[in-house]
Amino acid sequence: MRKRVNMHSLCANMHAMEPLWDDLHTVLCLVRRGSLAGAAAELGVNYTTVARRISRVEASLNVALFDRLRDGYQPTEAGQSVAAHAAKMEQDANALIRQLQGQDDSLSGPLTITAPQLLIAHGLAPVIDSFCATYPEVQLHVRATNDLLDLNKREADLAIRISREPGDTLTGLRLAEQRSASFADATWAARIASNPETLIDWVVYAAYKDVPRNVDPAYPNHRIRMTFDDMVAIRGAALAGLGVARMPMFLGQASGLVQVPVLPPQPYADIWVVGHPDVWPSAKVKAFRDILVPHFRKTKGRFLH
Amino acid sequence: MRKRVNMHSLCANMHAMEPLWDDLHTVLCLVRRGSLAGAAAELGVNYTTVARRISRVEASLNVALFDRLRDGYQPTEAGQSVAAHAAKMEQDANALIRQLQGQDDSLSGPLTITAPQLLIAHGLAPVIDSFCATYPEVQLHVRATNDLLDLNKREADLAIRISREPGDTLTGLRLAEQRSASFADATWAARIASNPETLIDWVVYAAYKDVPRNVDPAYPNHRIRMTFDDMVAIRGAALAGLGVARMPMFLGQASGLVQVPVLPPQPYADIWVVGHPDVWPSAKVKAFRDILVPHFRKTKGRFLH
DNA sequence: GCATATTCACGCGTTTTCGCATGTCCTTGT
DNA sequence: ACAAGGACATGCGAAAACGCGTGAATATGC
Repeated sequence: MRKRVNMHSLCANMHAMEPLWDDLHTVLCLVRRGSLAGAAAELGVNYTTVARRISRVEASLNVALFDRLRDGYQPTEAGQSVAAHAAKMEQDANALIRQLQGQDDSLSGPLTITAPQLLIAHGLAPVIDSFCATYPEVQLHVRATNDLLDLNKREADLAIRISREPGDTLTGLRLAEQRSASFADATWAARIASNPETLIDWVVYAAYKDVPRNVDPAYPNHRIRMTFDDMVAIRGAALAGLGVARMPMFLGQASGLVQVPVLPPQPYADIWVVGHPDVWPSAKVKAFRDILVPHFRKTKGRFLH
Repeated sequence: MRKRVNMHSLCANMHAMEPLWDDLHTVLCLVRRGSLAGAAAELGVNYTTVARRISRVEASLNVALFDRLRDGYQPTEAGQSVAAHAAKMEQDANALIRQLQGQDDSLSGPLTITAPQLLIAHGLAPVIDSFCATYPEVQLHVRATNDLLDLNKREADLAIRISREPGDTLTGLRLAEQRSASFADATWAARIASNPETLIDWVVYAAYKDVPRNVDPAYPNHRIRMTFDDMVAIRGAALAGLGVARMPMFLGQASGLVQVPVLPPQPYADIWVVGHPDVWPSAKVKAFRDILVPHFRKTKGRFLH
């Protein structure tokens, strides 16, 4: 015992101790998040543990990796260098897990999918329900977000996306073609029907900032009433009678809005299911697709008219 | 407390727990070494710890990584896959440490050099002595081996090598040109001098398996008496009077052997000091070079005649 | 054929690590 | 100006990880 302890401390003095890989991971998280608490949350440990690990790795490398500022840990140049290398290590670790996951033929355990909020609410819910009933052993985690999660980083195993193309390196299937049209509440619909030349208030995406192209020339008067950066808000505005909005067919109809003829139906971004090629063949992912794809095949009409 | 434990066990059941990077490292070592004891030695821990970590990572990945055989742990296919990815992670970790090391401007702490045994014994010893005297804070570690250590894997910080070229990606300086000649003990020298046509017994490298080319035609009769795979052994054989050996000038002369004219002096592999470009600029490595290079500049004659 | 050397499995006691609670400093907002 | 919240340091007690010893099974050598 005595001997061992002495050897250990000798080692620490003589050789620059090999840093523990977990500590490098901790450095990476701390650089990313900027605070002990943030890194701790990501790692699932207490923030004091993060602080201790940082001290340990700095001692073993004999380099200051962070400046302790009042408002967080600021990485030094060396700290950023460590984080950069650790990020590469993380890529390999992720690739490893993805690969093992792809060979997993069990129908139990965790499965994470992601989809836009509105698509889950109006069309995906039955799929999720059916999947959970069929595979009760699978712990399904649904991430309802409009953000494009990084499937390389395993933020999700499968993503349902509304886009013109599948991802670059991702495997994918097109679930349904979509079309969009103009929708409004009943009051607006009646007003437009009675007088096509009435001034039409548009509620549009902030990104577009303009009245949709291809509006029917029979309705010549338009203005932008307001812009939003979120489709849920646009739908809410339309439901509140604030104006006319362009939205995909399924959403306008499921929302109780009335389709108005101002904008004729026209192509919209399609619905895709995409996944990382490593994870794609796994049993759980395949099982989900086997419920998802037939369901969309049966209901594809909702997205066209 | 209660709460935390429950959360933890829940996590383990619901999500495939992220494997700890250290455990991946452990898998890598175990695949490389083949036994718990070997991996433990490499990691500097007890072998029971290795066994526990393997169990843990197998549980967290829910995959069998090794077959427990009586004569060691045999990696499964999944285990080899894990090891392959962990090897990539190790490369990044090594690159990181090399890079930090290269920026280290301290003249204390560990420094590892490697050189052929015979070169250390006959020529390098004064350099090492002088370096240790000048920089007592540096813990110099000398690895005397004919194996070419992998500087990418940080098996040494600096290598003195006898070769025709420096390494492919390594930085290097030529310390001295070398020439070789034939050497033998006094008895053989006398016999050859008295009768050039005597049958000459050669002691040669196993790799060559033949009498050296370019022998002087004045000495027509040769045979291979024995072969060795080690220069120390060859020198020993020559000293014991077993025959004539080709060896570099410095070695024959330092060994108390007599140069015989059978093989005229001719070019031999030169002496280089090489290092990884990342580590090359570090203060300790530079300090060693600054003693090493001038020493060889002064004594380069020993290697030519 | 028996002795020796490896190899791994298991249980115990200790060390190390960790989580939590408290205290301090600073920034932010009203 | 003062309260409120976030971020870090520190000390303490519990939990987890570890090292060590013992024992069994197998390969290796004389």
